[in-house]
Amino acid sequence: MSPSPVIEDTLKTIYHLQQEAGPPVGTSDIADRLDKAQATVTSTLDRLEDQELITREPYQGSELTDKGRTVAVEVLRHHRLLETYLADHLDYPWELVHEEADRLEHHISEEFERRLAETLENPRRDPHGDPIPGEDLEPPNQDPMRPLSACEVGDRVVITRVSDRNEDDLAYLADVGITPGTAVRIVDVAPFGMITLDVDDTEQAIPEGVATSIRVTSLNDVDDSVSVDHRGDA
Amino acid sequence: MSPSPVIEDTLKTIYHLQQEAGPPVGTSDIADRLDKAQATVTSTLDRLEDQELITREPYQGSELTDKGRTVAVEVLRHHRLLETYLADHLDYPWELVHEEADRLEHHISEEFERRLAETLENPRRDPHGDPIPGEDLEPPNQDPMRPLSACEVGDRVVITRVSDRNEDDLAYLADVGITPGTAVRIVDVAPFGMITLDVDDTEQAIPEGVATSIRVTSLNDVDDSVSVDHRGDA
DNA sequence: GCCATAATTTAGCCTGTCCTAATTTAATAC
DNA sequence: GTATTAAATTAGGACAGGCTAAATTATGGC
Ligand SMILES: [Mn+2]
Ligand SMILES: [Mn+2]
Ligand SMILES: [Mn+2]
Ligand SMILES: [Mn+2]
Repeated sequence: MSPSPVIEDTLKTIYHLQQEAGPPVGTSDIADRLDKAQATVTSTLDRLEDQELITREPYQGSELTDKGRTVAVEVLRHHRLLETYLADHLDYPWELVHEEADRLEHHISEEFERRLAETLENPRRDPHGDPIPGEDLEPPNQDPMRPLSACEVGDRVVITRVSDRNEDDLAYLADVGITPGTAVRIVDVAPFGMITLDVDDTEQAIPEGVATSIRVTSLNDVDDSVSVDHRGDA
Repeated sequence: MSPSPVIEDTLKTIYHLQQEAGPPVGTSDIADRLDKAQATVTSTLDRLEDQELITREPYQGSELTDKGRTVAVEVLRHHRLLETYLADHLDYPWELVHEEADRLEHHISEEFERRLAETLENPRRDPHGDPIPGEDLEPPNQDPMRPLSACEVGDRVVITRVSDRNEDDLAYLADVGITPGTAVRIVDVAPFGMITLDVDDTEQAIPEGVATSIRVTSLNDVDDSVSVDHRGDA
């Protein structure tokens, strides 16, 4: 039996939480992300444990097994290939790809995955700058990243990743040209956290809440998989 | 709530059976097509009736309501747009599009549907020659069609539709060039029903079982929505 | 009209996924 | 150390969707 959407979504959520805070992952954190009742998640975790997709100690939390991690990474690959395809070949606006991919990721075949990857020529990153796992389903390594909110006046950095969660924020960022690969300079950091950037010689102000979900890399340690857009930069 | 895959598949099946034999549609015919136990279908039909998607008389059979028919046609539109897209833009082989579309048809958004239709420039027929319902979700009219198996020696006809059910048959037919739009001439009908055709000046033999699932139109009553391929035809 | 048969429904069961409410456990404060 | 509190599990129930086996109904043959 191939895993159901519920099983896949739960594994994907545990994977993300493990990346953010390390195992073990608490039941209520999973429940919050999935927007489900805690008791619902507990019973799902029971099934995951039966299927040896996670290990678990009562009241302590869960951790993915190798098997569980592979399923999570597979879903992640589907998600990010789909996002990239929707944006590049079906002319989807940036902010709509996440929701569509979140549903379709559970329903495409391996054949479909292969043809997506082939048509896209094995892309390394999705439209938000997130790394796309390879066919081997090895977890992509977390590149060194700083939140934009931690930058100081005068820093010159490259936008590397933007959280794909909030549609409104994404639409705004795309509008002012803040997308992965763009080089920017921090012009000002105001008391309340509002950050002013120089983007293509135009100043753009970003509230702190949005700035924490934007990751940047210093110009001197950009890794080869991030292509840098130098328009408007010196 | 939007209808589940089970609800949509059941409505689609009733729709097809109504086209083939007219209402009311028997429970076991539906069960056969869906490959489910009869009792399973009975309980699904109960839910369909509750939701006013069908009307039903016990022991007599079921019939789609307007509401039910619209849902069925909507799924059919998704299915045929997807098949066309997979074949034209993702380079899917002819015989694999049906299975993939049969799953995805339940999971794409209206946005996705619109972008498919737009990218394909509102196609009228899918790769098997089946008419694609329009945005208005009116049932496509059944064009006059004869099975290839009912043709006689000397007839010149155009292939209009080929059943999308059997992958092996489809692969063979694509291989020998028998696809919708192709003009052929019946060269011979053997005692056991084996039919020999002239396709592009090459003779091809088709067993009767396959021939019954191929629909043709006489050259003089081809309607404008079927494009005729005259290669090799006088 | 009655009987055999086939189609259909009913009965009873299971699993997965959801919920709320009650209980238990772990962690923290004092 | 004990009390408080937050997190997690358990209890109990709903519903969709699946099954087999038993009962029921309709129908065609005679
Ligand atoms: Mn895959
Ligand atoms: Mn993304
Ligand atoms: Mn639609
Ligand atoms: Mn088709």
